[in-house]
Amino acid sequence: MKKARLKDVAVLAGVSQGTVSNVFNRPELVREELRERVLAAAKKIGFRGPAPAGRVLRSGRSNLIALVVDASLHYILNDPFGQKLLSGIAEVCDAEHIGLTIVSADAERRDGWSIESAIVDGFILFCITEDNTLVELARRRGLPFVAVDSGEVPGAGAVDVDDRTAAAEAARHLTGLGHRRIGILSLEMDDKERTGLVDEARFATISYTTPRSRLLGYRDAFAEADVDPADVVVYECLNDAPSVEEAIRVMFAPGREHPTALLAMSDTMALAACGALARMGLSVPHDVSIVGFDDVPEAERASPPLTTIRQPVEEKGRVAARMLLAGEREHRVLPTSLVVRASTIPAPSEKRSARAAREPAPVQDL
Amino acid sequence: MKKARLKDVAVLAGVSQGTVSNVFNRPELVREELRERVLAAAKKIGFRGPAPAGRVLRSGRSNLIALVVDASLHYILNDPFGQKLLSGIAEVCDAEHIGLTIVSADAERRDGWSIESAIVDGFILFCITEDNTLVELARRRGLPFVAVDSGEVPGAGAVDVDDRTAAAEAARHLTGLGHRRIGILSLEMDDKERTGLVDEARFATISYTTPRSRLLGYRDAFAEADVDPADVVVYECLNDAPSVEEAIRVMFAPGREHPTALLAMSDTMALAACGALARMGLSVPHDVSIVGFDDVPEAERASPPLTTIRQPVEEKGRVAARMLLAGEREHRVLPTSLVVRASTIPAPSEKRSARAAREPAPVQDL
DNA sequence: CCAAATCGATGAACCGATTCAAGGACCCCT
DNA sequence: AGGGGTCCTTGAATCGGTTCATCGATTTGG
Repeated sequence: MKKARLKDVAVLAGVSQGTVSNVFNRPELVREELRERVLAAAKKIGFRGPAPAGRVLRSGRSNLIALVVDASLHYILNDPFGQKLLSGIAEVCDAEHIGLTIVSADAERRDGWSIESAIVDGFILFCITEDNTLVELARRRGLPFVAVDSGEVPGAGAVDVDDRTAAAEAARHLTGLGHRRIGILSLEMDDKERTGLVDEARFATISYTTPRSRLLGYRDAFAEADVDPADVVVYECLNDAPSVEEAIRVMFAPGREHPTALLAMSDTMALAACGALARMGLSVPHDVSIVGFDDVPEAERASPPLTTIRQPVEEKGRVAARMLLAGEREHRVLPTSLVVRASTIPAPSEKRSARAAREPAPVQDL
Repeated sequence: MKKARLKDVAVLAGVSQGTVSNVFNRPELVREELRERVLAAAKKIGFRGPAPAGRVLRSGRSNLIALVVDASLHYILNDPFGQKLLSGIAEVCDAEHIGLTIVSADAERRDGWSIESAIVDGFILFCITEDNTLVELARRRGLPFVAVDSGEVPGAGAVDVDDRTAAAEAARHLTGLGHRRIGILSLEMDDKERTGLVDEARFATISYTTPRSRLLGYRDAFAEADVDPADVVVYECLNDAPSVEEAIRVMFAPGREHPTALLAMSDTMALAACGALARMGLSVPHDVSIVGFDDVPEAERASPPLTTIRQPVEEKGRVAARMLLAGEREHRVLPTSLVVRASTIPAPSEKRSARAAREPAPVQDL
C-alpha cells in the first residue's frame, strides 16, 4: 500500500484537496460535519497528516535553525565552549518552538547534511577557526545568518566580545603581579593545523581573527608595562591537550629560563597546561601563574581554581539566536570581565629575576 | 529579483531542466561544453544550486536524524546523560555525513519543530520519562525509529541496559557492606511531576519503566539480604537538586533514625544528595554511603568520587544511531557494571548504631 | 424583498527539484 | 547503405502540500 496523500483523502471524502488541507491546518474554517467526514476518510486509508516535506516546499519555512561549526559534531558537543553556546541557543529555540540542528562544515564535502543541503531557516555560524569560509558558504546559500566570534560581517548579524581589550586585561593582570617573562598558548591561526613557536613572520600571516585580536591585546598590555618582547614566547596550539603538552615541553625545556606565567587563549588549554606542568613537577601557581580565557564551568572547579577572562558564552548563543529569528543585522559586542581566582600569584621577587637577567640570553622567538 | 530556479537556468542556457539538474548532481553525464554553458547561465542569474527542499520532496531523503526527548532542548544539552547520548550519536553522524537535530516533545504542541513536523529520516527516541507517548507519536509518523531506555518495542529497534539487574547489583553492594536502613532516591514515576514518599499504592501505579525496573532490582537485593522493607524509604524526585534536597530533608528529619546509605537512580541525584547532606553537616561516606547510577564523568571527579553503576551511555547513542541508519529492529541490551569508588563504606557497627539511636538528635540546619 | 455580507468549499497555480524511458546524433563496421 | 552501438539530452511524470481568488449558498440588514 502506497503512502496516502492529501489528494487520496480528498477523493475518498469527495471534497477538494484544499479542504482536506484546511481540515488539518485550519479546522475552524471547515464545517464540522464535513471535517469529520474527511477525518474518517483519512483514518480509513491510514493518512498520517500532511507530509512536512510538501509543506516546507510550499511555505518556505522549516522552523529549524542550524548551528554551523567547522569541526565535527562530536567535537562541538564535547567542548565546554560549544556546549554553552548550544545551551544558549537552545533556550531561545525552546521558547520559540524552533528546532535546532548542528551542521558540521568540517570537510569540504557537499554530500549529506551540509550548509548547502540543510533545510533550515537560517544559520548561526561559529568559526572556531575564525575563517571566513563559513560566511562565504552561508552567503552563497542565501539564507539569513548570524556569525559568532567572527567580527563584523557586512549584511549579516554578528555577536562578539572585544577580544583585544579582554586579552589586554588578562595580560595586565599578570604584569601587575610583576610577571615579565610570559608564555602565550595561542589558538590556531589558520586552518593548517600547524603547531609550533610563533615568530614575527608567522604573526604577520595570521588569518583567524580571534588569535590575532588576543595577541594584539596581550601586546598592548606588555607595551604599557615595558615588558621586553624578547621575554615573551608564543606557541600555537590546537586547543587540545597534546599540543599544549608540546608547547609546555618547549617553553619549559631544561637549561632554559622558563616563563613565570602563562596566558592561554582558552580554559581548555589553560587546564591542559596545568596538567602538563604538574607532570613536570611544576606547581601552579607557585612556579607558574596561569590565566585562561572563557571561564568555562570547569575553570572554577579546577584545582587551583583558574584565573580567567569570563565571556558570556551562553548569552552569545541566546543573542545570536534571537537576532537570527528577528532578522537583525547589527554587530553586537558582549562584555567580558577578569575573574581572579587562585591560579595567579605575584611573580618571584625582583632580585631573583634581576639575577636571572644577567644570565645568558634565552632563545628569542617573537 | 525572485530567486532563480532550475528551470530559469534551463531556459537561459537553452537546455532542459533535467540537464541542469544533471550538471549539478552528476556532472559526468553532461558534455563539458554544455556543462560550462549551464554553469555560466546559472552564475549569470545568481542561481545558488538546487534548493534542498525540492530535492527532499522528490528523493524522500533528508540526511538528517533526530534525537527526540520529552524535555526541553536546554535540559538535554545540560544533562550529563543527555550530553553523552548525543555525543555517541554524533560520532556516527560524523562518520556517515548525516545531520543531527534535537526534537523536543516537551509540550503537546504540534507547531514549530515537532515529531509530526520534523523533516528527518528517522528518530532516536529517548524517554527520560519512560512514557510510551513518544513511541506512539513516532509510529504515527511512519518513520523508522529506535528507542533508547524504553524496553522492547515491537516493530522498532531498541537499546537498553538491564536496569533491574544493575540496580540489584548496586543494592547488593550496600547490603554486602552491612547497610540495613537504606533510602532510595527515585526518578519520576510518571509525567505528573510529583515528588514525595512512595508507598505500596504509589508503587503499583508507576508508569515509567526505568524507575520500576530499578526499584524491583533494589528489592531483589533486599530480599536476598533479608533487609526489612520497613527500613527502606523511597522518595520520588525530579532528577534535580531541589527535589533531592527535599527528599534528604525528609529522610534525615530530626528525631528519626536516618538511613545509613542511599541508592540514587542517577548520578545527578547522587551528587545533589552529597551536596544536601554536606549542608546538613553529614559527611559522605562517613555518615552516609551513596551509590549513584550512570557513571557520568562528574562522578569520578566528585569528592568523594562516587560509587555508581556504569552504563555505556555514549555507546547507547552509537548503537542506536547505527541501528537506525541500518534499519535494524532488534532489542539490544548493553552491559553495566558496578564501579566502586569512595562514596561507600561499611555500615556502622550494630552496637554503635544502637547507641546512636538513643542519643538526642543532632541539631540540623536545613 | 432586494442588496450586502458571511461562510464554506473549490480548483488551479505554484513551490523546486529528480528521474527515467525514449529519441536524436554520431560513429563503426560490414 | 544499413544495422548496431554509444553517448547525450529531452520531456514529462512525480514528489505532497498551501494558498487564494472566486463562486454558490445562506444570513443579515434596511
